[in-house]
Formats: sequence, structure tokens, C-alpha cells
Amino acid sequence: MKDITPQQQKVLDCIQVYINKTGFPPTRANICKELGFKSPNSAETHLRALEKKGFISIESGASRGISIINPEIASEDNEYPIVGLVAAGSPTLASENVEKVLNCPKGFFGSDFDYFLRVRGLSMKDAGIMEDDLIAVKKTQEIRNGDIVIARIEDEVTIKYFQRSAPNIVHLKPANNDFKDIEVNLEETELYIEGKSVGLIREN
Amino acid sequence: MKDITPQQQKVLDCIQVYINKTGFPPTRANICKELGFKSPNSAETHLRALEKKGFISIESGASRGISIINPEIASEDNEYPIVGLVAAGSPTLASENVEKVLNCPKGFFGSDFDYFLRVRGLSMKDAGIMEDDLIAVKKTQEIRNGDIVIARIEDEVTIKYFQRSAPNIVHLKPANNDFKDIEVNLEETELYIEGKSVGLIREN
DNA sequence: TAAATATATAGTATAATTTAAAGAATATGA
DNA sequence: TCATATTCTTTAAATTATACTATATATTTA
Repeated sequence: MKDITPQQQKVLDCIQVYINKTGFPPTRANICKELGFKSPNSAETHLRALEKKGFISIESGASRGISIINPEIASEDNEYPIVGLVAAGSPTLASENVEKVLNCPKGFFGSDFDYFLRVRGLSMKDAGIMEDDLIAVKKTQEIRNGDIVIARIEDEVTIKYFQRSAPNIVHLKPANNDFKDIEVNLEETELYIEGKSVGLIREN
Repeated sequence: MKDITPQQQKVLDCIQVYINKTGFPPTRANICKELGFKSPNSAETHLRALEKKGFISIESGASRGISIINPEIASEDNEYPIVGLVAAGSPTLASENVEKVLNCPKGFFGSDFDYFLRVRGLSMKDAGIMEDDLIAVKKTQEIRNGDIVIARIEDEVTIKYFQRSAPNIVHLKPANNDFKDIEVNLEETELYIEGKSVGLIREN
């Protein structure tokens, strides 16, 4: 990341202080006033320079659409959306799928993860994964045999053990004798791995 | 702080998710679109209700001037000891029994709790409680039938379902056909309830 | 039953970004 | 040293973004 000039640093600090104080980013006029400019366009120019150098991002056309790019955004708690399994389609984070969010400290599970997924069904009950449990899902394509994956097969989403049986054959194995393995021939059927489970939470 | 309705909670979550995603708050139109309203005014009304109930603050006349009021509960972690089951004796919080502590936000489970207990054995596997899981234990003597309890019988500690079968007869029932009920006659044998399970955590 | 909640249409006024043009000061490289 | 690039700042204005208000209806809750 490139160096910034003293004045650009002043603008960056001004943004951070303003966000800390108000909870939302400043406008150009706010920055202009705060730093004693006579024109919002002075602020605009600095913002563009900071954006170019990678310190902030600006959503074009959006009022107060400034966000600070902060590599160590490691606040203690992070909010993770709880996603419900939908009948069809991937467990996206679109708000209609998000029940609510849950605070969870960094490092709570051994791996980072992206969201909680609400479990439906009992196909993994012998692995201790019960109806209504929350699975912590890490979005990744790096899957090993035996991982518990969230897999999507042609709009059907399921939680199973992953087992690659041949270069183009994958078995999705339940942990419940009442369910059968799902055999996926990758040449015929599209299999998408949404992610893998890195943890589980249950509330009694 | 007053309660909010399910829909208001959705709006609040939508704001939080949007902020997490973009770094700045949503407009009414963003919320409207995200929640599927046809009019931004629906969002406006919910925002005003949330403001009135103290969950957000709105800076009048400021575009994207929404900030979430964080109650101290949301940012406060508590450290809970993780206790291992000892061969004999109760799962006390004496330091020799404490593996480590785990940060957990207030309100993480529906109930308060006092410590995490490391699970040993598979007597409750059909209830989804597996070896090495962490059970969140609330110290209490108020037990109902069907509760998962941490019970101590003459220096032997076990995790089972509680079932009072008669005024002085208690059954501690496993969730695994390989284990038998433990019948406790309270006139002959001392039974001590350490607490009950209010939640579970597992790391894959 | 009254109040609260939820949602819509419609419109106005203000907020805010962006662009163009200009100029001065400073830094950099040949 | 000089030419060029970068930084910094201004005026001015066009355009879009956005909040807010009025009004209405339906449903739910206390």
C-alpha cells in the first residue's frame, strides 16, 4: 500500500473520527467544514486520492458511501448472519434468508467462518447434527474426504459428508441409516460446494 | 429496553448486515428493496419505531444517517471456564479442572449459564451430544422431566435426561440404546444435580 | 374498541455527489 | 534548472440521491 501525504492522512483521520462519533460516514461537506476548506470539492479530491491509494472505498453515487478499508478490522465480536435453508437455491445471505445475526467472538471456532446455517432434517443425526442446530459454515472449495459439506446439486441444498470416490464421482454420505448416499457423477450433474462446517451451536 | 416485533427485528438485522457488507448504513430505499417492500415509506415507519424503542438513532435530515445503538450487552464478552469431567468428584471450577476459558457474548444461549463442560462418552449420542462437545451448564436445582442434567451420584458424574418416576425415584435416561437407565432411589442413594444443559458447542 | 403495526401511493424539499474549469504550491526527474 | 506531475484548493453548477410528509388501508394486539 502506498504512502499518503500528511493532508490525506488528515482527511482519513477525519473520516474515522466522524464515524466513531456518529456511527456513519461523513459527506464531503462534513469533511470540508471539519478541515476548514471553503469547498467540498477539496474534500472530494482527497477522497479520490485516498481511494486510488487503497485506503478507502467509495461507492459512486451513494451519499455517505465511504468506507475505510481497514485490514485489521478485528473487532472483538463479529456479527454472523443466521441463514435458513431455502427450498431451492443456495443459502445466500440475501435478507429474506437471514433470520437474524449472532455475535460470535473472533477465534470462537478453530477456523474463520462466514455464516451460520440452520439445520433442517435428520440425515446427519448420527454425527450429532440435529434439527434446528446452527452450523458454522466456512465458504470454501477446498474440501477433503470426510468433511461435512454444504452441497448444492441443481438447486437442492444438503448437508452431508463428502467422499470423492473417483475423479468424477462424489458421494455425499449421510450419518443416518435411514438415508442413502447421494452419488454425484460430475460429468452429468453439477455439484456446487457452498462451504464446509467448522462448528456447531445448539440451544436447548 | 422494550421488545421489538419480528418485522422490526428483520429491519434491524437488515441494517446490521448492510453495514457489515458495505461499511455504511442503508437508505430507506435499500431497506425497502432488501425486504421486498414496494415503498420506502414502509422502511421509514419501521425505522421510526426502532428509533422510538431505542435500538437505532436517526440523524434528521442526514442521508444514511442511521446508527445502531449498541447496548453494552452486545459488546461484552464473558469468559466461561471449560471444565473437564473428572474420574471422581463434581465438575467444580477449581483450576485443576479448568482446561481453559472461552469467550462467549452475553445472551449467546437463551439462558444464562455458568460453565462449559467437556463431554466424555456416547451415552447421549442420539440427542446429538458427542464426545468432546462442550455443554453449556447452568447451575440450578430447578429441573423438569426431560431436561438434560449433569447429575452426581456418589462421586460419579454423568450427563443424562432427567425423569422423576415417583416421589423418591428418579431415572437418569441415556439417549443411546447401548446404555441402560440409571434408577436412583433417593432414600438410599444421594443424587446431586450439578445443573442442566442450556446449549452446546462443537468444533469440527 | 382503540392503539399499534405494517404497508402502500404520491409528492416535495433538501442533501449530497459529481463534474468542469481554474490556479497556486510543491515534488520529482531529466 | 526546467519541465512535468502531483497535490491542494477554489468557484460554480447540474444532477441524482435521499429524507420526510401527507394520506390511506388492512391487520394485529392489548
